[in-house]
Amino acid sequence: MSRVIVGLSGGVDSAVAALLLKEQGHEVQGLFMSNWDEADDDVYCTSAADFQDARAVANELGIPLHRVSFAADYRARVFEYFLAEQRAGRTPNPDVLCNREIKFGVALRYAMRLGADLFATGHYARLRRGPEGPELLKALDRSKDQTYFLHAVARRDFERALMPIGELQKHDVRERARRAGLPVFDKPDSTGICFIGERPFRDFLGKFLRDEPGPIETPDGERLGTHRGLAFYTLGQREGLQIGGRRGRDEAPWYVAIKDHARNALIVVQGHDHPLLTSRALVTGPVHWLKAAPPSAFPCTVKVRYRQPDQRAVLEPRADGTCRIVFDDPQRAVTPGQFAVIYDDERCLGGAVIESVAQAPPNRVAA
RNA sequence: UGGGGUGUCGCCAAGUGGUAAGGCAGCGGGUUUUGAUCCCGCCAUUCGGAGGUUCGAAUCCUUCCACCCCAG
Repeated sequence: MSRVIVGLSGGVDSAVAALLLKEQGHEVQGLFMSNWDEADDDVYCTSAADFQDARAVANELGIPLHRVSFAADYRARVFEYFLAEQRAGRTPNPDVLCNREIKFGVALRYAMRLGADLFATGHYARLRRGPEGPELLKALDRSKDQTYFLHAVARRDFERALMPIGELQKHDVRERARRAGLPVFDKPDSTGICFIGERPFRDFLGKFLRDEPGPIETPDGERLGTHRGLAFYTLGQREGLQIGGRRGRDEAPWYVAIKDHARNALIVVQGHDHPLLTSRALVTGPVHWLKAAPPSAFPCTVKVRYRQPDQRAVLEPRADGTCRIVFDDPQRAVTPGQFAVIYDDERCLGGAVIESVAQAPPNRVAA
């Protein structure tokens, strides 16, 4: 029996996390965070409504609820990174940073200062004590697994973390919430950037980035249109290009294949799996390991984007702490700024930001 | 100006007398704690304009308009 503080978002998952911990006999308290301040009415209302939900859950469970804003921390440790990556023309993943810096960073430490022994969240993932310390495992409900977003959290922070929902299927979570009389049992799953929420992304970005229009071109140089700035697009993207039919071209949609920063040109191709959209290898930044750093190359599986099925690969560590990853099968739209997250079956071994696509060694061909 | 050609949804494009395919784009929704990808749905009472023939035309006729090409 410990004192556990649960990050209560106002959604079902964290509510049931609190419920389970309470049933297990812990002394449970809730912590509601609102980390995005903006003079935007509907956003304000969303956060306010979420707080009402969190409070209703806390009342139903009979637990105290703390409320705090880490907006300044979020701004400094997540959003600034997000904008910097964006300006560099990359595709950042703010939620990876949010988990490391905010939820399992300042929030966890805040909970400790409030006297908690452990900090819990409603993430779909599992933590297990292993010989080398905490191990991060995929959720039993693989379709909801969130280890992709959690891979960057410091291992010592996992030592004080709990994720009870990882043991349940989503429909069981809702069922438990319903049986327990939790009013959020039927609340829709949240989407969009954590704490910022779902919104028209390009319009949102436009509040922070200047337009820098340039040409949209085919690989052979035919101009098809105008983009509003390379930062407003991501590799593999189809929607928003506004390219209609072209005489002599296939009747197929166009996808972003290359951001040519030198020329401020967006290179687009037709066909979901066009060669210019696929690659067999990539190079990362420094790898964050959730295990002892491997001394040599080893086979593993990797996700290059959230919710992608695991891809078989060989990871080659480099002396500077980065690595090269060579895939068995070609990967679509490997995107700098996103994360390559490394797995051994159900265990998440760590991950690293994708720096660039790379040439695969010619002799390493999948069997 | 003379000769030829073309004008069908924002774009590409079927349809040559029987009462407007399809694709792209766009919009809406689903999936989703990252911008996507993917899936579903919506999207021309109207075929450059005006007349005419016909039971009936985008498809035939007349005429006007626009654009393109070749002559010059």
